[in-house]
Amino acid sequence: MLDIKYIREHPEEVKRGAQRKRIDIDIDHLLAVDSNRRTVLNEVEALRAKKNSASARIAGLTGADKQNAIIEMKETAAREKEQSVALKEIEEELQALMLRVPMPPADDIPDGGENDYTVLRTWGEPRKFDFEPLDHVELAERLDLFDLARGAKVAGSRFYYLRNEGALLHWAVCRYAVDQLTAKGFTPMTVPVLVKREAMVGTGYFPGGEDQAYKIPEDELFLVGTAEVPLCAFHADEILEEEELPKLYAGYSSCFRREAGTYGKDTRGIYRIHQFDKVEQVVICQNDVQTSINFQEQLQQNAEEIVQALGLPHRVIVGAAGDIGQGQVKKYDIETWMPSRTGYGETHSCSRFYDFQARRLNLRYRTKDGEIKFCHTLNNTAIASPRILIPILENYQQADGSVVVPEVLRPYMGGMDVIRKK
RNA sequence: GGAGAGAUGGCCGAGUGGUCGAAGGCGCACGCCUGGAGAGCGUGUAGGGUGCAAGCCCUCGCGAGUUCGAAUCUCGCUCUCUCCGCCA
Repeated sequence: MLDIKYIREHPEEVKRGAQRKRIDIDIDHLLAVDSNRRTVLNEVEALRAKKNSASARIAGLTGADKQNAIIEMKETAAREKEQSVALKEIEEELQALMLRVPMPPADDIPDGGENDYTVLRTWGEPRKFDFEPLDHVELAERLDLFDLARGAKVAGSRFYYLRNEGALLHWAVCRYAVDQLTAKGFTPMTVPVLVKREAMVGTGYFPGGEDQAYKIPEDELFLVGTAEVPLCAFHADEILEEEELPKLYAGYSSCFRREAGTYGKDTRGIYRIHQFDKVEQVVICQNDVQTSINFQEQLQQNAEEIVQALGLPHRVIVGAAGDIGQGQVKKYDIETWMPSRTGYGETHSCSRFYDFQARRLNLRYRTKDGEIKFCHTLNNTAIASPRILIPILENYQQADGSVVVPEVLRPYMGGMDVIRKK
C-alpha cells in the first residue's frame, strides 16, 4: 500500500508507475473518493464534537432543562449516525482502491513484460556432455528417487513422492541453506503454513492472487505459497525498536501453489508442482531507500553463494516493470542451468518492497528520536526444493546413470558421494 | 468436541451508565538532590485520523445493538486460562 498523502502529492508518478507495471487503476477516481472522504469526515467529526459537548452539559442538568437538551440531542445523534454510515461506505471503497495501487517500480529496471528482463551476470558454463544426458525424470526413475505416478494417483497431477536419496538430497539442500543463513546471523524459523486472509492481504498477495492460493473455507484459512507471508506478518501490528532492526529471518516451510492457468505448461517432472519446500530469507529493516537497496544486494549475494557452492551454472536477471508484482520495487531472479531444458530455469526470486508490505501489515518501528515509521521489507529464496534437484541431478550425472553428490551436501547425506542404482 | 473463567495503556491493576483515554503501582525518560551511586522528591510516558495551528475526532480484544450518553448493559465472534474427552 502507498501513503495516501504520497498519492495526493505525486499523482502523475503513481500513474506512471502503474502504467509501467501494466496495472489498470483509476488514480483520479481514487483521489476523488479520498477528497469526498475528507469532506464527509469533517461533517461527522463536527457532529460528534457537538454531541460530546452536549452530553457533558446534560450530565449537569436536571428537570425540564435536561429533558429539552435530550430531545435536541436525539436529533443530532440521528444525523451523526446517518453520516457515519455514509462515511464508512466511502472508507471501504477507498480502502479497496488503495489495496490495488501498485508500488512504483525502480527507475533502473527495464520496461516491458515477461521477456524484457535484462541479464545482469552469468556464472559458470553449461556442462558439455560426452554422452547422451538424461533428464531428471529418467535419472530419478533409474535411481528410484521420485515417484510421480503415485503422486498423481494419491493427490493428482503436479504431486509427487521423493524417495531414498531423492528425499535425502531434498532435506540436505534445505538444511545446507538454513545453516548458511544461520551462520550469517539469520534466525532460523518454522512458520504456520495456513494463515488468515489478513496475512495474505498484508503481504500483497490478496486481493488479486486468490486463484493461486489453496483455501480452507471451513476455517477461513489459506495455504501459503511461501514463508515470506508468515514471516513478514510475524511482527504485524507491532512497533519495533530501531535498535532491534534489522530482523533477519530464515524461514523453512512447505509452499502450496494452485498454478491456475498453467495447464499443459511444464508438465514433465518436478519443475512446476503444487507443493514444495523452501528456505526463505526475509529482512525487516529501517525505512531508508539505501538501506533497502543494500539489503537486496546482500540477500541476492547469499543466494548466489549457495547456488555457487552447489556448483550450478546460473545467471541473474532483472525483472521488467510489467512482469514484477504489485508491491515489488525491483526483482532479481536467479535462473539455474537445466540441461533438459537446454536453458535456464528460475530457482530464486529476490525482491524489495520499501514500505509497501509494512503499511498493509501495520508493521512499524520507533526511531532513536522517538518517531514512528513503517519498516521496509525484503525477501529472497535461499533454496527451493525439489526444483533445485533438477539442475543438481542433471548437471551432476555420469555416463553410467549415477549422480555425484555436490561436495557441500555430503555431510548432510551421511558422507555419500555418489548416488548409484541399487 | 463439552463445561467454566477471563480479555483495560510497556507490565500489574482499579473502574458496573455521564465530567474516564481511563485511578494507583511498576517500569522507562528527564530534572532536583549526591563527591558518585542508591533512596527520596518532581515532571513526563499509547496509537491513529484531521487541521497552518490551537484544537477537534476515533480507539478499554473484534463486530453489532440498547441509550441523549457505553470501558461499564445486551447479542455474536475471536483469543487466553482451568477441567473433561480425543490425539501426534
